[in-house]
Amino acid sequence: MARVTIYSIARELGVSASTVSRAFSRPDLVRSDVRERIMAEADRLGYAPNRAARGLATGRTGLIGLLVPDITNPFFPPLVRAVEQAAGARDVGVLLVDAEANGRAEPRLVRQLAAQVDGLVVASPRASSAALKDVVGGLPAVVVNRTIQGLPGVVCDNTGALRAAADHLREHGHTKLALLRGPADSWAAGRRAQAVRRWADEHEVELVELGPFEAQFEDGRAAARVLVDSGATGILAFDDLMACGVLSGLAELGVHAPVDVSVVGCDDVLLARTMTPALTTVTAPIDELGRRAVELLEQVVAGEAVRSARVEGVLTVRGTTGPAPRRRRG
Amino acid sequence: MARVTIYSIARELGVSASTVSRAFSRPDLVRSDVRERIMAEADRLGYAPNRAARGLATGRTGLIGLLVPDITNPFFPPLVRAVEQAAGARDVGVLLVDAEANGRAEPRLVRQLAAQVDGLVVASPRASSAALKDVVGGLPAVVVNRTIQGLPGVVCDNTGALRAAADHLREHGHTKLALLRGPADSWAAGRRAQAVRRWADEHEVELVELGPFEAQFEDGRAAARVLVDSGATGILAFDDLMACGVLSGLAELGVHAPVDVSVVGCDDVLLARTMTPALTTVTAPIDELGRRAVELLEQVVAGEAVRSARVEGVLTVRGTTGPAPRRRRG
DNA sequence: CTGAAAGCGCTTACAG
DNA sequence: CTGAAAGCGCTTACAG
Repeated sequence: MARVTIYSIARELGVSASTVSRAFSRPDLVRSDVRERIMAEADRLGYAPNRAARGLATGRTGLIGLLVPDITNPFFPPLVRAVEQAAGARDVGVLLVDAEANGRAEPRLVRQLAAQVDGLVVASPRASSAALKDVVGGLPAVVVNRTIQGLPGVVCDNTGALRAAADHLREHGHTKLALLRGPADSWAAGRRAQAVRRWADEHEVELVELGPFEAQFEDGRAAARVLVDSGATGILAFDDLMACGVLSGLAELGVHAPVDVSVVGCDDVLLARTMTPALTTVTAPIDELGRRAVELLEQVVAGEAVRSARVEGVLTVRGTTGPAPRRRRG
Repeated sequence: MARVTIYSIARELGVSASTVSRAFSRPDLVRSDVRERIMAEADRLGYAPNRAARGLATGRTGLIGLLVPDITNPFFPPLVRAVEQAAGARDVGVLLVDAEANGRAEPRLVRQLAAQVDGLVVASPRASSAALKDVVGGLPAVVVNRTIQGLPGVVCDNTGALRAAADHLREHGHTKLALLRGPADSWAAGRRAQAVRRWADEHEVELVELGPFEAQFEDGRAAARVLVDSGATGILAFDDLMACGVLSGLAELGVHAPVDVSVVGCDDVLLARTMTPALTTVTAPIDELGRRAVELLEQVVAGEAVRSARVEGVLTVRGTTGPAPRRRRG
């Protein structure tokens, strides 16, 4: 059977193709009874406007790109879902690209995406600001969990929650804390380290800094040995995966949370809830992060002025933190 | 500055637009020196063919759709990555859609996707075969981890590995096994249950079946109580998430793996490796699954005849299985 | 190997 | 509120 287009519907109904087109793109411009006849006929024939043709005519693709640094990191699936949902509600599709934890590949990936989308959500990029801005060029883009001069963004600020976490540890008698730093090129890692450092300064609490580490389970595991040697009993890990790793490494050395040490993660990914005991961590409003990113992007695409947004993490106390042990090890 | 098209490049170089077009779409048809001049100029101007225009002319979008039932289930991120990588290698983009664990939404989502892609990878769908086939219509599609009459697919067969797991438990002295069944509408769940059931029949081993459960951590947790009451010491869970949940629930009841019970998961997702102790499970070649799906889809799109593919899981013994306890509880 | 021209299926400024 | 027509930027059958 012949492909159904605005022309075939128009002919069938004795109206012009323009009117059929308007019934879909600007329904308010079409008299309601005409519009209804058109919609009924379209429905009957299973018609949907050809996206390529529409795109060619309007210059819009109806697609946004979403670049994530590592889809297998449990932080990102919920973000992807939130972005996808928000985009879907606007009838725009999401072209997903995974940088496979390779920051240097990001500029190339952004460039490829840029040619086929109306806008870009770039989550937690690792590449340099300059490289990123260069490839983004004039394309509408919003950055998630990083601030880049000149690009709108939405970040999760965990400063307050991390300070609360540190307070929580101190109140439980932990007098020596350790910070497991995240990747050197991660903006979030820098911010988190800074928050903890500042807190320690203010409270004159001894803080051991370890890392930088990659945000991987194995890197957390590898940190267990030095951690034990450091004598710190309160541990703030860059993220949940690293917290999970360090707990695993510590368990192997016979050191257990919350009795021997207390461990706090960050993000509150699925993993944090499935561990036994469940992880004390900073809960990030990931859904909101994704939703706000799409809202912002929509505004940028529409040419409106936008303000970067900020959401906040909150401390969630679970099973991996508790009173400091009475005696020091060693 | 004016937008760069095949026309602007053609004018610049004193050739026809057709030739510029061919330099990109059918380079073999253009004399090499001409082609090189065109490419150099395009490069200089940052030109890339307009996808919408190309799509309108060819009827191809250069996009495939990927429908996953639940992106937050840790099985899918690695699959998404594999599909995305294989697609990227063919210069096709991936439009990701998440059904958010709602099987009844799948037909609608497929229908929406269908309008904007050249083909579809449908992963572990929950909707009925009839509904799925109806919405897929004539669109090239390949199904992952489910067989649907008339649609090509690539499945992971875990039969052998699950039998090996059951053997492993029996060899360790477990005389009563429990099977935690997965979702009722999950094809994989049915297959896995069947494999275990058949093994138990053949070996005259007592098998307690529990479920169906949703493939969620909490559902696994909720199963702990009945499991303990059943007296089974060897547990085969539908997937890793459920295994993880049941371990958590059991721990709360003072029952621990591998000393009191042995637990086997399925899939070998990230979670399985980050648990302490690490989970004995069936390792699925997820990357291969994704890669094969894209290969198959490419062939279908090209109009070639294809054969459904099958890959196999293998048993990976880790820390949650061991000798059956000497005395029965209760 | 190259060019002129038609066509892909929409949108939208313009005229009515 | 509706229609005729031009245009979006490619591809490709056809002719040379």
